[in-house]
This record gives sequence, C-alpha cells and structure tokens, in this order.
Amino acid sequence: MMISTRGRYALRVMIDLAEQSTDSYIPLKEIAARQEISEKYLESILKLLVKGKILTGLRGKGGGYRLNRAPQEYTVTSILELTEETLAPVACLEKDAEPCTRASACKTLNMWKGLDRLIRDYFDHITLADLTDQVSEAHIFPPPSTSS
Amino acid sequence: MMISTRGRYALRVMIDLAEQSTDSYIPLKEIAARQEISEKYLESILKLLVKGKILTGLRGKGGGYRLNRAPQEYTVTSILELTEETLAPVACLEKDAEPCTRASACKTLNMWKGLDRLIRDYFDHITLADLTDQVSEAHIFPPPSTSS
DNA sequence: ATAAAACCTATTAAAATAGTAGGAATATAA
DNA sequence: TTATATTCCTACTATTTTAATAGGTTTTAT
Repeated sequence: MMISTRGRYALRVMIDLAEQSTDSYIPLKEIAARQEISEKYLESILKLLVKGKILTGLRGKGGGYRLNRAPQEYTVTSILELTEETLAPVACLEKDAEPCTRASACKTLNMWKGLDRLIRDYFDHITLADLTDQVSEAHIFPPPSTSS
Repeated sequence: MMISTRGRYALRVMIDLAEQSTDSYIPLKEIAARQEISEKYLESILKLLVKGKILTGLRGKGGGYRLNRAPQEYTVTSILELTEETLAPVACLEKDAEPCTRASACKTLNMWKGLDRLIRDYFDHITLADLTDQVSEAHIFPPPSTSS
C-alpha cells in the first residue's frame, strides 16, 4: 500500500484544524479525541508538520497547534511529502536512489515515470480547501472512466 | 513505496519472455541470469504467475516457462495484481478491508477513490507489447503537465 | 507555584517485504 | 533405464518499514 497511516493521519489533522476556523491554538488532546487517534502517535506526526513549517505549535497553557496559511494554500502534496518519506511509486525514482545500472535498457522506467507524474499532478491540484468543502467534487475527483 | 520488487521483477520477467519470441520453454536459470535476479527469489515469483495462469511452467529437462498469450493480451494490471497483494493506495480501499466507521464523514475518501481509479486506469491501458516496443510512447506515458 | 501544553529522545512491537535452503516430482534424452 | 535438468513445494530466516508507546524536559499562562 502506498499511503501510510502517518500520511493519512496528517491529512486528517490538517483538515480538522482547517475546519475549526479560529485563530487560536488547538491542543493536540482535542484533535486526538475528535479524530480518535492515539495522542502519542499523533504527537510524533505533528512534530513533522511543525518541522515542515506547515503549522505552528505553541507551548504552555493555552497552547496547541494552528495552521500557518489559509486552507487553499496547502496542496495535498505539501502535506504528504512531510510524512511519507517518498511518494515515488518505485525505488529507482526516489530522491537519493542509487543509480540503476539497468536504466538505459529498462523497459519499465518510462512507465514508472509516467505514473509518478500522474500521482504528483493529482496531489498537486487538490488543496485542503477542496477537502473541507467538497461541493464541486466532480472536476477534482473524476468519475470512473468510460473508455474501453 | 508502492510497487514492490516482487511486482517489478514479475514485469521484467514477462517482458523478458515476450522478447524471446519463441514457442519453446525458457528455463528460470536463463531468465535469472539475464535479469540478474536471484534464482530462488525469482522462483517464488514465477510460482505466483503460473498460479495466476498468465504463464505456464514445464518441468524436467528441456522445461522452463513461456507466456500463455500474445504480449498485447497482457495488461500491466493483470501482472501486478498477481504479485502485489493490493494496488489500492490506502488500506480502506483494499479488497477485504474492515468497514470504516468514519467513511460517511471522511473528507479524504473521495480523493483516495479518485487516485485508485487513476492508477488502475493507467495500468489497465498499458500492455506487455507497449513495454517491449516503446515506439509511440507519447500517448501512453504522457509528458509532464504544463498546466499551472 | 501550578497546571497545561508542546517538545524531545529512546525504545518496542508488529507487519510487510525480501531472500534462502533443501528436497520431491517430473520430463527428456542418452 | 539411468542420468540430468528442470519446475514445484514447504519451510524458514533476515531485513526493513511502519506503528505505537514511554517517560521525561521545557515553556507559557494564570
């Protein structure tokens, strides 16, 4: 499987925060309760998101987390890339993959590259705002293809 | 990462066999040597492909493996689904996933479904023949998108 | 001071993936 | 009919990745 719980949880947290539509900080405890995710595990995920500068944590009483930008400013890619290590569909397309000696003769490389592009394009064009208010879904989440 | 070595090796073997363009059986030993894959590991992969009826094994001296059909009759999906366990991008879309109690409220479900469809469509429309003779690649492996 | 919160480091548990070992059954050909 | 080359079968082991837990430290508001 491709997207780990880390990435899926990260998305859920971001959506959760986007939906609170408040400027104040929301404590992890609340988010974890609402999303039914272990506090400790969630903590380790939020750390990644803070480190990646897509949200801010404030310590101490009254502290918590909040988004740094408006929901439409976050692409799904920008969230997943912080938690997923890689979004590449195969090892040879990962960032610091050791160069493949078979690359020149490889009959599958183009296919993997095409897929990689497809997936990135898909995630690049969905924002947090698209996820919170799924009104005009159709153009974003296309219906099943009817071609042969 | 999404596609395991099992699946990638399976594809390479199928391509290898397609390129031999002979009706006789090719021993695993030869394939493994040509593809530089451990014989024993390859064996476990070929077992899956035989079981899945996409190729036939013949025992004994002079034996080996051969394709059951013409290369253009194999979609990439038909090969990967035998080795990959699942091609679903997330757990909740796997075949016998336990029903998710959050499904009705889930803001990400449509996105995952859309991605699943995208990937399946992609693999469904590439055949072994497309991989062996990559002439008119362009319409199969689209170039980078130029949209914003 | 106290309490509530994020932050930090380390460890453990579970699952999936990758790979290995050894022999049994089968078919061909000398 | 015997030797040989092959697939087939069962089991095991190792490695890596993912998921989760534990316990303490620092910061901030009241």
